[in-house]
Amino acid sequence: MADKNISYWLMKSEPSAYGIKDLQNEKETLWDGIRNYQARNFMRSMQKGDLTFFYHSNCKPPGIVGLMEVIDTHLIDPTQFDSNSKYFDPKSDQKKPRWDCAKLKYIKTYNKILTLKEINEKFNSEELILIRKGNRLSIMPINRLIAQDLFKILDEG
DNA sequence: GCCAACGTTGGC
DNA sequence: GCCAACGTTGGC
Repeated sequence: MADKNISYWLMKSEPSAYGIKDLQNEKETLWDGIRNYQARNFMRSMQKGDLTFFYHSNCKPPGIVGLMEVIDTHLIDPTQFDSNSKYFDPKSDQKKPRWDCAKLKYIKTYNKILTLKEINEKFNSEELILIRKGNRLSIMPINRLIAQDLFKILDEG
């Protein structure tokens, strides 16, 4: 599989807001609108070349649908200064922006969704319990071994 | 700095 | 629509 030095992530998005098809059409996107400090900090620690699973949340069925690559990091999130945006943050200072984000590139859509149900059946690990009811973390790290297991399942589907 | 009230996420 | 989980806010 890929380079040994890269990290793996999972990013959630509601397909009604922004789904894998939107990314496929746009080819790449700024992952803006993140307003949770822990998620932001994970995004800050991303590096170019990292691989990210695209997870569809709040839909039927929820699950991993595709793969992305991190192509840029530490970009200012423009929505924080846009008073028309739902992500507008009046407390953010132009000189010291509170929110930043990464840029992601579309790699692929998997033939089959790896549903949350299947994930929960196949993994007992603490890692993927992070995908659960009430969890507000929309960006999370995935450890290398679990990532490899996920690739194995996803690529043969 | 504590903690109760409140808001959001997201599976079911 | 319900509600568990949990982050955020604000009074003190």
